[in-house]
Amino acid sequence: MTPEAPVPSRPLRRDAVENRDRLLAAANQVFDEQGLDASVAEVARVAGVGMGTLYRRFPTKDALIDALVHQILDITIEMATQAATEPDGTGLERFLELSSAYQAQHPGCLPRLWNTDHAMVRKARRRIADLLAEAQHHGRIRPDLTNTDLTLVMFSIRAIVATTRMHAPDAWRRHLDLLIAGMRPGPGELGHPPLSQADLDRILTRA
Amino acid sequence: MTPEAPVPSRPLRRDAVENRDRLLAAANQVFDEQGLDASVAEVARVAGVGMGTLYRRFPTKDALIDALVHQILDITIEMATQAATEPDGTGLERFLELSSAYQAQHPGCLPRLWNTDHAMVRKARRRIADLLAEAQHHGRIRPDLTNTDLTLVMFSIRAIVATTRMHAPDAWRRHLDLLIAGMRPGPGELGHPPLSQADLDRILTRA
DNA sequence: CGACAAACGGAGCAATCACTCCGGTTATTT
DNA sequence: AAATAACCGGAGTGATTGCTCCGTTTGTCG
Repeated sequence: MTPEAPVPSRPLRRDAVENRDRLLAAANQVFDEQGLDASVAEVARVAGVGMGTLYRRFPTKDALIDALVHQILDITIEMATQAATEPDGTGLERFLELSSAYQAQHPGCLPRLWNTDHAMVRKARRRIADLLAEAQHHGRIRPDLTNTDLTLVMFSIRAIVATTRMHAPDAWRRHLDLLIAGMRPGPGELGHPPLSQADLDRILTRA
Repeated sequence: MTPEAPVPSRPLRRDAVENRDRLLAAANQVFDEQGLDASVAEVARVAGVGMGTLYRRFPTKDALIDALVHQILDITIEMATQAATEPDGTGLERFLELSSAYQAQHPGCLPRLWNTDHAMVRKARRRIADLLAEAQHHGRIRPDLTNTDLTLVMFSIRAIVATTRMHAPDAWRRHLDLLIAGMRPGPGELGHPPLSQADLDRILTRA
């Protein structure tokens, strides 16, 4: 786990912080366009800095990606917080729409979204659990749906976004319609048991 | 498009066909265990043959993967055909369960399943469309569901299988329950329009 | 201003990978 | 059995990648 450079003993120099911002912006652009397999040299080129500068700020390629994921999770958590203010238990649906739309515009590091920075993922999942409880309390979502089910729902949306965004950037909306229709209260229960929290933790911490 | 070696002018020698089978089996095993990024050298090592033998039979790594995908699609189409004999329009659900279970045991080339060998993919999707029509005719599936929706459903299952199979090999069953619940006839229609066939074709032919 | 720690760029390194080449071997055919 | 065409193994090639090293430049502070 190397979320970023170690704790700085002194504040960064002015040119250093500017180059760091440039690197993050360039990484977002390059990974969005070419995927995570894009080379770090390309990121440095787009940022207009040398390799040494990149690696002094982010000791490894993974650390750079982690920083981007951190940004996305930060905004995702913010979206969940804001969605909690929606009335009548509609917050969960609102959140799924907001976060999916955001992901569709930042597809670069989608493959790592829920498999990195576990502390923030836990925080996000806690907020989502609250949204789920509220929605179930209002009878909008079936009572047997669990928080692990919702994580699989977000895996599912992530995959649809990643697969379709180039040629049909809104296709995920239809798929989300379908998923939410399945989440509504229905005649019976879902036929199979949900994923246990322990199993999901193992999946999230190494995939 | 290089599905395999060019048309053989003469039948293969006995040792050649055996080595070809060994290579396919080894490729399945290696890609299942290590993913598609595994090296071809590793495949040759497990198969017990040299690199030259591998490349004479499969002119490129992609051709080798295509051959594996071809096998999977072959069995998938067979499953769809067999599911069509199920009564009362339950064939679609049966097919989704069968094909998902099969994919869970051959996860190696899942990333390429629906993006390679377009002729067979079209054939498979045609069979699935028949299953959908039959299910809708019996009132088991909502009338506004389209064949493109089903393709997204299979993308979704593919992603869940790929993500969870290591630590929870049956997690996809719960997710499929949820998807099918959403596919059942409901009060209203899905809120957004389905993916057009043309857009889906573009997605399938380059992703 | 002057000095120094910090930051800079980019050539170079080691590892990996898909793929080729070729001298020796073997199945097949007459 | 002898001829031959097909087949075999695996060292070698060229390209790419993540990452390091180091001589030079620059922001910061007394």
